[in-house]
Amino acid sequence: MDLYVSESGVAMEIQLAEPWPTTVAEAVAVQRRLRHRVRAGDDAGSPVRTVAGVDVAYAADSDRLAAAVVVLDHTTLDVLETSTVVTTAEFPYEPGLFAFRELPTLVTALRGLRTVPDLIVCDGHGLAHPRRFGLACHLGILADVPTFGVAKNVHVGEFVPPASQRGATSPLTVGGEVVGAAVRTRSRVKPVFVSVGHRISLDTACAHTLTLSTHYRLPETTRHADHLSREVLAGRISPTVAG
DNA sequence: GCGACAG
DNA sequence: ATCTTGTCGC
Repeated sequence: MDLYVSESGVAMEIQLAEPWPTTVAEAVAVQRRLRHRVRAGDDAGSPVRTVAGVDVAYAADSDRLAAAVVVLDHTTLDVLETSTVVTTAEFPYEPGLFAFRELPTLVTALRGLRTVPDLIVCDGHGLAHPRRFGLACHLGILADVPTFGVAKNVHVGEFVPPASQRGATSPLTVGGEVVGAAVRTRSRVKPVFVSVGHRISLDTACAHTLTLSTHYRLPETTRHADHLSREVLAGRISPTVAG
């Protein structure tokens, strides 16, 4: 496969907002300003050959955090490339604003990639967010790459539990508006919550979620990234990018 | 005022 | 998110 690789070795030039918000008010303002750039809906004819999973692990007793990006072959689920980095948290965790805590580190790790993934699966929500601009939307806009979110818990919205069989889904709604879907990736196991990030439809995002969740509740992309970020944070694996 | 609140 | 032991099950 002919993956795009620039001469410098840096595949993506992602720019963080300047300056990066430091207060809740500033962060909310940024979300309100960028939310209008989100495009829900599938890109025209672009096959997905590579899928990236991203995740961040936190130290319990310090403000260190490690981000990991794992690129998989969408068909075989083989790991094609990884990028990791360890940094320090600057923004506190606030429900609805955690993108501001994780994105700086996540973007640093993404810049370390030699290839541009066709799709990025995020750990958290996209449109299923108070201002319809969760981490998956934010990252999709900054990287201009199709993204969607797979969260383990609901943040906003209501849903009726989907049928107990794997593959069953039900809408996640806020005041009648569909913002995502509860997806049963394993029979009789708590569903995950899928929502659009950028340049993808909810149906396609749900289909990818099931394709990527072969043996466990969470997609393999998320599992790989979660494991790698913990190993790097623990110092058992060296980060590939300088913090 | 009270409870909820992605990771 | 992270702190934590054993335990039930394939």
